[in-house]
Amino acid sequence: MKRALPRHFSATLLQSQRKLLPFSPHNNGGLLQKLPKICPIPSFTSNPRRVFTNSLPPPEWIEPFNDVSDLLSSPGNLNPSPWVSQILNLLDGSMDMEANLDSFCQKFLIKLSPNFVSFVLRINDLRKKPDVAFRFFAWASKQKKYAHRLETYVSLIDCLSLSSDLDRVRLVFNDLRQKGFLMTVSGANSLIKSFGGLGMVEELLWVWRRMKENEKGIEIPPHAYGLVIGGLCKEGKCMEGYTVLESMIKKGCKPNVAIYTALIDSYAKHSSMNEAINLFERMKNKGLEPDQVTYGVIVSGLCKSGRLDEAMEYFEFCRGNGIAVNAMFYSNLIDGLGKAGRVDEAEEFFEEMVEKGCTRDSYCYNALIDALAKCGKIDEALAVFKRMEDEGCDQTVYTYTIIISGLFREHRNEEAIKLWDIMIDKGITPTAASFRALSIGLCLSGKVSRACRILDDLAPMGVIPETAFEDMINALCKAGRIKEACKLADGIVDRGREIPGRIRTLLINALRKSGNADLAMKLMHSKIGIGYNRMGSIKKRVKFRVLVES
DNA sequence: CTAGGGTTAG
Repeated sequence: MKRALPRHFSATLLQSQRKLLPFSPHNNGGLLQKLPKICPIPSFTSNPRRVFTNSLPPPEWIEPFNDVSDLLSSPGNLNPSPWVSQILNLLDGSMDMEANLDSFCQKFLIKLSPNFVSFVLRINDLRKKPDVAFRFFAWASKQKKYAHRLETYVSLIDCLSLSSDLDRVRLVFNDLRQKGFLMTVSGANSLIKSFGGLGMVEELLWVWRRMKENEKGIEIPPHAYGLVIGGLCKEGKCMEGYTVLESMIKKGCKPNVAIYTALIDSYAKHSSMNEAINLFERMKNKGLEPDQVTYGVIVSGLCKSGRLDEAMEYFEFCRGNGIAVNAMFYSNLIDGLGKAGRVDEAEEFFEEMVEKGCTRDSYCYNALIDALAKCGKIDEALAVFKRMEDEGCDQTVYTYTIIISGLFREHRNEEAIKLWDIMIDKGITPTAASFRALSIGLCLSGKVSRACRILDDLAPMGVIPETAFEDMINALCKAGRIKEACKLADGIVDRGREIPGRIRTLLINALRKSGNADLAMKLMHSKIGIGYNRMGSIKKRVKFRVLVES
């Protein structure tokens, strides 16, 4: 019987000591307990001769299988090395698990190779204990000169995914991603299975892309196709998604309604409405029945591309053919009609939906309020806003944003500001877009500093509109109020901040357009708003005001 | 439980 004997023993031990063999983890009573006495654990020294004479040989990496010759003589019938069961016994999840592993390895002068670690992680007993697996993985990486390989990561992720330990999977995956391993087919297949099962699309797509860079022939389980296609569709990569659809069909994997719907929606959202309809027809030709959601994305896409009459045809088709229409259908139609200036029809749908037994949600109210506000019917918009409250539908930050913009458009500034305050009082968290509506309105009504003060109040609420100054300066420039725009830019300088290049460009263009080409040139070639000294601390900066005051 | 769909403005 073959023994899992570290090679260096035969090379370095005295003949007499070797006679004490057989030696194995199963029989460790004889020689090994004496070893420390014969050769004490060496202290490190820079003198190679000392190492040679006084120390034990370096620990040997052990592999999960005894010998390569096993593999040659009886492939498929490999016996794991006895070390495997020894290590497995130590993986008990106890407090001193790591310490026990350390002393065991020290005692037997072994180190566990990445292959070994990976093999152990694949053993069923351990796969049921993700905590222990994770600790073992972390412990292994602390061995001297040890480096995890792709396979160890893959095995651990497989183990963690079985118990849906999402946080740890992410942690381990982030680590893996930084390593830059070359992806293997087996690694990719395992990872895709893990991520597919957990619905981790980003991670799955990463593996898939990594794989495409190298080889082909990767086995994607059917569910993972859906995740990959869905992930690509969400990123707006419908063409790539379509390619995956074709490859899944080629592999004999049948796409379902959900996969087609995701693709149709993605095409519809990226101004390829005709492609979306083509795919919709192809899906029907294959015998798949589009459902509520499929029709929903078709109607929504048609509405967004202004093809309202077609949208209404599909809508009527649904109603006549037992496909339930929901509030989403209505909100899309109301929004589309409103944006096309067909407000009366939008109102009809709004009234009709409740009669047909469909409850209005905030999207429906918001769409109609927006339609009314945009065509100057701000009072009617306010009436619907009030109705929304009366009818028990919660107003959202979108509702307020629409109303605030509408009020400013009609120069009803005080009412707009009042609504902002009501929104805050109601505990509705503002968004960057809602602040944009407010700040632009304030700037154009000459209340730039008030906008800045409100902006300062947002930070403690965790709302940081990144383009706030840019939006405000842009609004002022567009209104031809360059002096005020410059003053606002100086406000940023006063706060000790650098003026972003985008804002400089904005002001340069505004100056050019307003016939101040010379000032535009001056700004372009100056360091107005910029200025750090060599140590990176703030230098006195030139203010924008000098441009318009000179 | 059951892969897929939603709003502000530019």
